[in-house]
Amino acid sequence: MALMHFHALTRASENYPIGLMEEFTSSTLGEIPTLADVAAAAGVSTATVSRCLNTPDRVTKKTLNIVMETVDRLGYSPNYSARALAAGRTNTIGAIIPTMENAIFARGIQAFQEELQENGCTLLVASSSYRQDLEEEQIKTLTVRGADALLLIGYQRDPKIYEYLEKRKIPAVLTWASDPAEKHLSVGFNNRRAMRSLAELVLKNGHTKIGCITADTIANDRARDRVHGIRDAMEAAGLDPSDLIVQETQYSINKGDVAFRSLMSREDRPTAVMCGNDVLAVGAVRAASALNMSIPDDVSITGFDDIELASVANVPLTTVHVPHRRMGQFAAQALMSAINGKTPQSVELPTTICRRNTLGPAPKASKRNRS
Amino acid sequence: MALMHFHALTRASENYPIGLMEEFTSSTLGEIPTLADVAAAAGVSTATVSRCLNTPDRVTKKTLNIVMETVDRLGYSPNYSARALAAGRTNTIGAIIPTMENAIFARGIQAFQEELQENGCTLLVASSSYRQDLEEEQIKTLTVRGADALLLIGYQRDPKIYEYLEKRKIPAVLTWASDPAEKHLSVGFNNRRAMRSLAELVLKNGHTKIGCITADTIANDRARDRVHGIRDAMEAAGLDPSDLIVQETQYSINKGDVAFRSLMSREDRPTAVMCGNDVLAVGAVRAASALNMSIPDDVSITGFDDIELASVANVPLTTVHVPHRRMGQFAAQALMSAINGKTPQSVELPTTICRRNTLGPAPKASKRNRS
DNA sequence: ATGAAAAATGTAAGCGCTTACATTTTTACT
DNA sequence: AGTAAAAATGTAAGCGCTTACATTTTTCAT
Repeated sequence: MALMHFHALTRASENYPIGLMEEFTSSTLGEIPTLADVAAAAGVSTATVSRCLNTPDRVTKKTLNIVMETVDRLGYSPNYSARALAAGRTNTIGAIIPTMENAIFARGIQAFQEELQENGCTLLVASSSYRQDLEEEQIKTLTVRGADALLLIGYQRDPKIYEYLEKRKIPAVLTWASDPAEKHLSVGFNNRRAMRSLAELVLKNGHTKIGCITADTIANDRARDRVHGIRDAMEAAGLDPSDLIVQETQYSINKGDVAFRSLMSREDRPTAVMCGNDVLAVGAVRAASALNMSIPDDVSITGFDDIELASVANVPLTTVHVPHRRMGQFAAQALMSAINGKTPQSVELPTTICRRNTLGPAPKASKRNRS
Repeated sequence: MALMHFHALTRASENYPIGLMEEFTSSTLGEIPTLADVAAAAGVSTATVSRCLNTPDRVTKKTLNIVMETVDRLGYSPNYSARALAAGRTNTIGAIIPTMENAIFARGIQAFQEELQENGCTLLVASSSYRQDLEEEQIKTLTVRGADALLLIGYQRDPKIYEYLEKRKIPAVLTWASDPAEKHLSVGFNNRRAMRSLAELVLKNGHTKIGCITADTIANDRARDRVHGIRDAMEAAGLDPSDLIVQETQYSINKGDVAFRSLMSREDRPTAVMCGNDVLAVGAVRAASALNMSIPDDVSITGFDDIELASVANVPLTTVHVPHRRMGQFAAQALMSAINGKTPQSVELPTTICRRNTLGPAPKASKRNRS
């Protein structure tokens, strides 16, 4: 409950055009007009007005004009609660993300929202603070509030939840991960493979002592997969995967800083530190600077996500680029088609490696810079 | 439309206790139960069930127990659309903030949301990208969607909007600013006075050539007030307020960086740069480092807001601390009481100066570091 | 022209809930 | 015990909209 950011987002615009300022001015009369008022004023039935608003192609051009003109004149706008009650759908989609404290999910969710907007839907965002129990609570809240569909992060959750959603016929798309073995609808990327690629690059630079700063690998399947990816690469390169030095913490700049220092204070300090995401990596970079270590001469650092922070950091981050925007967009499309009774396919998006300035060859001498 | 982040937030929890996992499991039967189902199962009328849920004190303890037990057993949860339609209120509050791209509003809005939550309300957040036209559109969308009340940032907007809200009887609280001269309900702080205090401190450090990086002062009244505050201090100190070098830009780290460089490339480069907010200041600090200027020896920099970024920056920022959390909380309380028919009073919160490491005495010699 | 099919429109039954008002039960005095 | 007032409960009328179905109008091939 505690740290949760909250939020529900929405963006402006209506399905049918209404002059905005007119809307603010017109209809100086007392009450807020209803659909019935419009019908009366236009001399048609409520059914026709409703059709003009929702399925304009099922109505004569002439009727449409009259009705829309009346709508404008009266400054009518539909009551969403009534519409939702009668139609049995709210045109609201819920998204539950682990955190809003940093920008990890911002870009993807924004794209998701934009695409939803295109389809006349509103997004409601809730945050789970990386806690499964809170996520469950949020799922309940959102569905009870009438969400027509849900966006969730990752695969890992109580199977009961999937049953619950299925029973309520609420489609859900799982994002930020992709596992062909899982049958549930998902739009994401392969965390393990992505991190493996980056790790291979690190290895190719001659690093053999590798450290890793990651989020909790028990509850967070994306984090776990990324660590797996590093181990995969090590194994493939003939190294012992269990030599990977893993430091678990939470996603924040400060935590990354602390974890990095802890890694550097070890006897067998790694020459490359692969971070579970960019936020952690930025913290690591800051710590390195504070320790007077030069990047990448003394130590290499990598990130994951390629959020804005990555390029804006002291030293631009070498990281994995995730196509967040496309992911959000595709997720929205998948959900929309699911709502409309179709059966969308899962999609796995490719990631790329973004070479910037924090990865270099492993240092030759073990030049120490105890500060 | 373009850059808008989206978002609507919500946090879990119901007014009445329902075992969560039970909820996910129970009621394996076909349909989703309605209030009428509960009434039938409990052997009471729908009115009584409704009262158990909404006004438990108007019901016998015994009845309450029976009903709640039935609610639990059936896994009933109310249909919000129906409730909203029947009750004429949605328990949804809208907030329209200029941006979600950075953390400027995050803390305050989060506190706002938390307080709302306490009162059983859900928050819907929309963003206006600092554009008045988009803000108007959002206000319309949110009210049409049924928001019971609105949180808005600053005072400056078309008076028609206030009329529109008044007509619809939708209370609105203006935040992030405070002007006793304005009669509209507000919960905020005095931007002008706050910045003036900080400027006085800068002046006291011997700076006479002062630069300022700010957001657009035409559309953004908070930004304008802050610049005014600097001028006030200069004037009071016997300096010519028009000597203030003002650089207008948008709020982003990069923009702050660029603006700072521009300021430093002038003949009459300022010895102190006061930034309109912390984001800009962090950019300025980064630019200064890049230019090999030492802070605060070569140049002083100040921020505004005291967001997390401020203390996490390369050099911890001297800035104005704004009690964001209390502001959000008070704003929520004000709105809740307005919804309940009361007439809450505006409140102005005090700000404090947060002395950290970016403000120092004006340099003696004009030591130049052209890079 | 004529009639069957297609298109447009109208009628009216809810969607699931709240709440004013009516009725019944309980409480608290005398 | 008896009664008026208070408390609890029930009855039923909507809230504003969508939509199945019925009806009317238009279209179009013959």
